Amino acid sequence: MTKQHSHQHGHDADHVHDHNHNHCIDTALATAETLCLEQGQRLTKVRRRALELIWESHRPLGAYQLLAKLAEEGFNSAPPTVYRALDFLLAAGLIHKVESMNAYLGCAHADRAHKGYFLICDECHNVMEFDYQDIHAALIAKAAKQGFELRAETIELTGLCADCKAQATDAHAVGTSA
Amino acid sequence: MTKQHSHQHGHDADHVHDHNHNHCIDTALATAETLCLEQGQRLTKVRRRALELIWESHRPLGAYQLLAKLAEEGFNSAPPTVYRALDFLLAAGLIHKVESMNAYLGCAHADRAHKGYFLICDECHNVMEFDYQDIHAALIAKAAKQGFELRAETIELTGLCADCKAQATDAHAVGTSA
DNA sequence: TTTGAGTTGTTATACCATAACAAAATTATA
DNA sequence: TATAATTTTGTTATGGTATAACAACTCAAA
Ligand SMILES: [Zn+2]
Ligand SMILES: [Zn+2]
Ligand SMILES: [Zn+2]
Ligand SMILES: [Zn+2]
Repeated sequence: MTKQHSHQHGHDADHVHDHNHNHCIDTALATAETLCLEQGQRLTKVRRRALELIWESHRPLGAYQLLAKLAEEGFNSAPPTVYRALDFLLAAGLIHKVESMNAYLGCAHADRAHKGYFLICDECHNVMEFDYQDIHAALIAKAAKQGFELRAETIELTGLCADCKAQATDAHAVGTSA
Repeated sequence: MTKQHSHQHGHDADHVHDHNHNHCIDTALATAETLCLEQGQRLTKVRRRALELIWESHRPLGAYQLLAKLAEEGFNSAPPTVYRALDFLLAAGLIHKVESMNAYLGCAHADRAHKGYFLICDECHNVMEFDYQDIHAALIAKAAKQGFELRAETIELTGLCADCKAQATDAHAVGTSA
């Protein structure tokens, strides 16, 4: 299990970070540049900035949220701009799409091929990416047994994260109304 | 593994059924009525007809496709009509939503609580629902280890189904161009 | 028969995503 | 360097998915 961002555990958007998130962003961007260079891909201004903005968000970011941020900075504000950037970043494995949220998330492990498996909190909407080789292998085997050739996996688990569960318990114990 | 419809293996929409699909529909509707009765839920005309139409489709059905069919039959043609019916059917466990397709599928096992796991063919777009208790247990355990309380699972696997794979192989062997 | 809960009708709007073609920038080639 | 080919971006338009808000109706219980 890998927490996507180690700071992604707050319960409200204004939660104070307990580490320098700039480090995460810098690392992700450096990886992105290396990968694009290796693969002869061009990490253009808008693609690079889109990736940064996705990383700067503490939650999966919707396409139009991202588009608005890009527009604020002088980039073209029409939808194809953002979808092209997202398509590029997805194809490069630099971000994942969370299907059940229609939102996009930076991947901290873009340098190694993998499927994105996610734990999504219903309460705080934080998302953790996790890695589970056992499940991946089991799914491939299961599919193969049906003659099905697996190409992609959408594994999105929702529920209550540890922090939100603790908070709910606390509130109950104290007898908080509502 | 349970094929959602045993006839869902054709490669084109006009594939001739090899069984009487009306039986599937009748069974599903009977189950739906029993469940609603037991739970004090009202399977109204529009809800019932929506469920039938979803079952009559050989593929997961989009909300607006369903809406059009309902409208043809004299039901109100505004979006809330269909989304209300879908919400009801989802909550009752009578259908599943395939997140990666934004489409809805009848569930043949509504009478026993379960998660909908799907195998989706990229080529023919048929969907098979499957049940995998091992994976379900593993996911719960994995989440619990993180203090995460699992509530819902979106497991959607895409790739090439056995039929489409065979067809592709045949075409190749025969030396078909393209 | 009144009351209240649940359901449906209706209008409007927000959000998500792509098609199609023109213009510009970049890279490769002559 | 000039030219051509390729990729990327700009622009306009459209299509697809989903919900908000409030009024009207239905049905069953009190
Ligand atoms: Zn990842
Ligand atoms: Zn949470
Ligand atoms: Zn099911
Ligand atoms: Zn197929």
